[in-house]
Amino acid sequence: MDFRQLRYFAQIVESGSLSKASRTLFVAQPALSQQLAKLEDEVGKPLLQRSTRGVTPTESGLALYHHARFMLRQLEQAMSIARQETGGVRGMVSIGLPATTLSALGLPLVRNIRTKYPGILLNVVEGMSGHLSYMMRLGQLDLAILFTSDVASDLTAKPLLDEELFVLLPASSKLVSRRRTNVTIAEAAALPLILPTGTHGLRRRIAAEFEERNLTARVVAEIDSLSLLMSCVHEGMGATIKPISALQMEGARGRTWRALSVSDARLRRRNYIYSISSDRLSPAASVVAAELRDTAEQLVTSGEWKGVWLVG
Amino acid sequence: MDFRQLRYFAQIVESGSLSKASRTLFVAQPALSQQLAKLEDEVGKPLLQRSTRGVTPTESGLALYHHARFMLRQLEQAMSIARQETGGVRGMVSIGLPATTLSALGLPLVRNIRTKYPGILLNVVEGMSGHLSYMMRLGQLDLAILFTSDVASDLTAKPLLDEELFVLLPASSKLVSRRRTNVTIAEAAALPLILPTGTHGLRRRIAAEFEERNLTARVVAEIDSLSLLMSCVHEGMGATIKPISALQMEGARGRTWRALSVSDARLRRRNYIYSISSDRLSPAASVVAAELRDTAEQLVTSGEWKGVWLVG
DNA sequence: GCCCGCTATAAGCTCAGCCTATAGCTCTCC
DNA sequence: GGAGAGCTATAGGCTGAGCTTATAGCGGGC
Repeated sequence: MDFRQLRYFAQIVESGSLSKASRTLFVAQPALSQQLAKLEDEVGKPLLQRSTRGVTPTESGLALYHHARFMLRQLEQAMSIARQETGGVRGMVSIGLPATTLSALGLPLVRNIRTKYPGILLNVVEGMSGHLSYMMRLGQLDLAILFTSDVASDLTAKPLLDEELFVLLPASSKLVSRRRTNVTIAEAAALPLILPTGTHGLRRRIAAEFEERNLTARVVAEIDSLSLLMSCVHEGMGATIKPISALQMEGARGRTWRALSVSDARLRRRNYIYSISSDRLSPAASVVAAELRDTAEQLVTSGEWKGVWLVG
Repeated sequence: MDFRQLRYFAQIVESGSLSKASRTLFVAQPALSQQLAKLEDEVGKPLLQRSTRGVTPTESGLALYHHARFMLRQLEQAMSIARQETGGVRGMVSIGLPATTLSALGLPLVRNIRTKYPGILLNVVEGMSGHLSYMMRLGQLDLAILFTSDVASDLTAKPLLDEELFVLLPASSKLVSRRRTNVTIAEAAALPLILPTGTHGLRRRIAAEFEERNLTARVVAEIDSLSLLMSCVHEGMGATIKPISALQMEGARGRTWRALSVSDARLRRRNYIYSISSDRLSPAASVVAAELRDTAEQLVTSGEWKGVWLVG
């Protein structure tokens, strides 16, 4: 098994045909056939169902496809990881991030801070936004990303970005036609959904939108762990409804996903950078706040953090 | 960049010498030299510091090495993912798992339940053990894995396994000599540590052991997110102290880690499967309890879940 | 029945990746 | 100081993997 084979295989699955994939990859179709046969021989099971109208992945093929996508993404990242960069502010800074936001920028942020400002001791707290807000008010956090601008007088909330909620499912999922880039909320309700339990704000928001239309979510699993939830969705167990940043957690990254907007119920939320008043921020916390904004802007501008728009 | 190159590169880094690596890999040393040169040409930076006494990785090389290890691990998993298996009980079952336990068996468990019993709606809740215990007592969970056998009369706690706490760091970390398989607690205290904040039971346990010996943890980051914490440790930002299952979360899996036992302060904890009394368990919950035990046993027996022993 | 588009196989060509041989370096030991 | 050992890098040659073109065979649409 090799990257070339995985790359060919992934393109074949996405194209639905060796011939089409060969045109996309600029490789002769028999070459794909041979590499595919080699891969199947190695796996010991058919990965594709062949017909004179093209191919569809078997269950094993779909499973491998998702994993192949993940590995190819890791390969892409290997280059930038190999090219590494490496600066002198000191102090302890604590920052609270909700799970999906943490997925999008947690590791890039910590990486940037650790390499640029090794003297900063960064304390990252992952939590639900209600709890982070509470910690912020108690002064337990220097910074946080939260979703309301309703702040106490000694805190400031600066808009960072808006993010839209999407129906998320794996790229080759047959639950929704490949042509579709959006769904109605009724269609969303008909999907097998993997969602957090009812105590989550996101779940409540979704449930409220459904109830407003006499719909109920068709939930096949309730998972209060973003990493596990996304792993499950990625494995084709169902779809979910979240901001696209949920796709950016480790193991979910890459173009194996589809994010379908909900056309008749525009679900979105605004992210704010919370901090104590800037005149009372330590130099270290100021640096981290700036780095947080920079990291977010880079991720948004580069398109790595999708389904969001910078504001402020 | 290819798996062969990554495999050669990883072995070279671990061997500290192309010649040694060539003997391990049964490949002529000039072949390694060529492939390495090709890789470095592709990356555009030196990955190894050469000398007539062998090689050491540069900072970029070390970063790539960790990532290469991860990717090679993913490749190993690709085969088993491609060979998939696939059965009729119905119902909703909720189960609570602490973060590190969820890392070890969360995805395998959900995968097994989804494929074997697609009629079961599984609700997995990730949380701290105190909170899960509370939810269990309220009857909000059917099952949980917890760390004390101190149960209410209508719950049962069956021992599952014991797990030891280790100092965890990346395999090539120079923080501790490669020869070492354990450290004293004083040596652990001298390491740059990435730990959760003080509210975590694990952190309190570590702090207590340190205080008993007039030691303080040298904390370089406090991160209350297992995924982010392990990503940071993986990147070489410091070490941590956790059960080995922390290594099994996505993005941390594979042999890029070292787990050093703390020789003079044997830290361990017992895992119990909590459930409501078995005569009141639904058939679905019984199946999930059995599957939970089976999955854990398989993971432990296969060695995939390390640093633990089955009991009961 | 013909044409199109599909996949699989056959045969041939090219060059990537391996091999052996060897150059050149540093370090250790006598 | 020189010999020997162990290291990495380069040169030249060989082999087979991976590509190509050609084509067989199939099913569906018109």
